[in-house]
Amino acid sequence: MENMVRLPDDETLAKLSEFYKVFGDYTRVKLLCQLRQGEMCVQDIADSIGMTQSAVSHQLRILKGMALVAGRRDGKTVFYSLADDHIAGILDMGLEHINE
Amino acid sequence: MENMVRLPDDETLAKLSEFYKVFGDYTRVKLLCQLRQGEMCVQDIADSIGMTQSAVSHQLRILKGMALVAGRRDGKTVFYSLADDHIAGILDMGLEHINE
DNA sequence: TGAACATATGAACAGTTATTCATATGTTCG
DNA sequence: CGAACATATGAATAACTGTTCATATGTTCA
Repeated sequence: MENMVRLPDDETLAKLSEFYKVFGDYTRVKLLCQLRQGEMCVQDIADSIGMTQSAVSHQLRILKGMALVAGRRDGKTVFYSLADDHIAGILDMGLEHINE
Repeated sequence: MENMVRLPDDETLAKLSEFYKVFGDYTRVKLLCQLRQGEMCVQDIADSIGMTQSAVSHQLRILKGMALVAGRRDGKTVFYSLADDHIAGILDMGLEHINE
């Protein structure tokens, strides 16, 4: 009874790695940290992290697909924010680790 | 005062993304989950997750470099294990997320 | 409706990365 | 020492991924 955790099945492992892969990119993690400070529209995100609108939009699509961010349309502009508090928690665990 | 968290600097963001990148690969996350159940030598890991000794060794090098696993030599064989409990915690957060 | 604006998307290219194969290093034991 | 075994490593290749450029979609307002 010293360890009850079984090796997850292949599908779960695949999903898990896909999930972490999203955090494993400089641009996306910067984007997530930026959104952590509050919702922002695409162009403002692009300006604040120094990327083109297109690149940001492509990445937001990935983040949205993985349910890490949510979009809210208001007229012409779409405001993005972190999907839930969980995400901020995961960013924190990572930051903790790299600070020893 | 509604949000005290500042955007981490570029170097921190780079480290953070590199850290998560390690979890963002099917093979490595499988390897980490396997090691979670206890220390194992390279060949046994390779057999249990269906990879060549060489591929596993290459990946272990990456994991070791990021301080996610630690190696302990005992004669000819080297036993690897998770570097600390932190790692298991990060795996758990990911598993929680993908299970909604 | 049409012009102006914000965002999304498709294709292509460049850079990155995981695996394989061959081989080197390190360890034990006769 | 030398054979046998376990692990590590270098080079090459195939597959993947992020950005760019061009353009499409969607929205507002005159």
